[in-house]
Amino acid sequence: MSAVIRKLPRSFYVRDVTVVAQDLLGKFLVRREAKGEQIGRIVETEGYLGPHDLASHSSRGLTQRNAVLFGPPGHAYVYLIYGMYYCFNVVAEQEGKGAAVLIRALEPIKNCPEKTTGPGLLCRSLHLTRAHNGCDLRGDELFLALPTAPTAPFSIVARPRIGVDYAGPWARRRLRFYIKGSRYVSKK
DNA sequence: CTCCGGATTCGT
DNA sequence: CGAATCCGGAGT
Repeated sequence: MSAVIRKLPRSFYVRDVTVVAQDLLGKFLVRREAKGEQIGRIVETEGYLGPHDLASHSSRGLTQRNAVLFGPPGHAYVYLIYGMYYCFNVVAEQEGKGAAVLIRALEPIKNCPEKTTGPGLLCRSLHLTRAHNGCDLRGDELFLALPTAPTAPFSIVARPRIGVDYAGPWARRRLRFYIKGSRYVSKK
């Protein structure tokens, strides 16, 4: 009896981004290519609010680069960082808000031979590039889903976001969330 | 057009 | 702590 994959509905993303960021913990990220299927369990996220959040890419207003961030929820916002890594985000709240959740670490579930801890390595492992920017997360290539089997309950830890010290008071907001005790969380 | 620096990672 | 390595966004 094969487990049924239940993709997260569009409505999952249309909520306060801090709620979405926490609710994404424990969910499955599924990546399908011709070669096969990879699955990781989300263990660490960061919420990025609208343009008022000085740590968010949306804080500089709508540009060509961040256009997807201001688009409809449930889509992938992927960008190149430091010239060598990609970061994968999930657009949240209503279209136009400019809010998203950065997926920072996965627990390997299926076909994850590379490291999946840290946003850059996670993208490298799942072969996520800017080609996926704007990708609908309810499609078949890349999507989020409920776990296929019951999982143990977990506690959520809230901490300041990583690498945003330039954002003044926003850098101190505890918008980074991770599953307490997970060995796959970055920067413990 | 030029310049700066970043939601990172790894090695020193 | 600095290098790797690219390009978006701001400034001239």
